[in-house]
Amino acid sequence: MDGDGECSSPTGRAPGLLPLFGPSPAAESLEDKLRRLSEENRKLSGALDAILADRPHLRALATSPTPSCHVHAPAEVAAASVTAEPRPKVRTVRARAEPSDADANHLKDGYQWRKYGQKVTRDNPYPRAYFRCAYAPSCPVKKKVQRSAEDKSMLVATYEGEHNHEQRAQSDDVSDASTILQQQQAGSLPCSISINSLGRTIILGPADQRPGSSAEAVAAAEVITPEFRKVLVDELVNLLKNDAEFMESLTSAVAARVMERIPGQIF
DNA sequence: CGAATTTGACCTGCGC
DNA sequence: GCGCAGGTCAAATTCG
Repeated sequence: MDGDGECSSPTGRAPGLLPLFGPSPAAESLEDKLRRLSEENRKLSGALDAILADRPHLRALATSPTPSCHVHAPAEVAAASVTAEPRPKVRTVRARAEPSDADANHLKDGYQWRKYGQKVTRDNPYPRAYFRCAYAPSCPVKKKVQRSAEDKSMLVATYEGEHNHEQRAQSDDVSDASTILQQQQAGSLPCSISINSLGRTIILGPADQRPGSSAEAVAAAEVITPEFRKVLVDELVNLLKNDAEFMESLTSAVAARVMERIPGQIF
């Protein structure tokens, strides 16, 4: 799943951003440079706040401790990161779970985990479960899952490290974003759209007949927060709108579906 | 019967 | 040095 981090490279910055790695005036002292960087950071933080003001879902994402784009870094953190060691790949995921679900601590997310311990911690009456990636013995990733003390219907999963293998631990075709989207949409729509990102096929059908509707797939979707879900949908919609090949496939699929629904004797 | 989970014991780091 | 809390180990137990 990882490889999602470090989305901005020093050389690939957008125009107008801080020229951290570009040529600087020779006469500029380190102190001046630091002051200028701090000022820039303040401006950027202000701009980010303004941008996020009417986008609470993005704000939530931007403030969550993900290892991806460092958009959430406040000025002082950004400044500190110049000399600090690289941050460990730790990220926290919150997911809603049924309080009655006895096994809810075993959040499924597309990877296969082996539980190796459980502990009751001081600040939370609910036990914390410890998992290791069971797919590859050499995979260093660990996961901690614990119910939130404030909201027992919420599960908090903390991931440490990066997988050194692919995500195909539990099933081969249910973990891609398109299928998760399908899972999310199927709950509110009478039919589902299944997009196979590998074979690039589109299947229209009733929600209860959708492919890949295994328990694992549903569970995998559980770890996607509503905020992330919305961003994911927006991204996918934008992507697909501009994809002529997709639009062609969609048109064909809709046409085929319509043909099925129209009684044959009309033609 | 093998694999996965449970759970008490043990280890380690940290604050006092 | 001591105690506490979090994290890990490994034997026992459960499950498919």
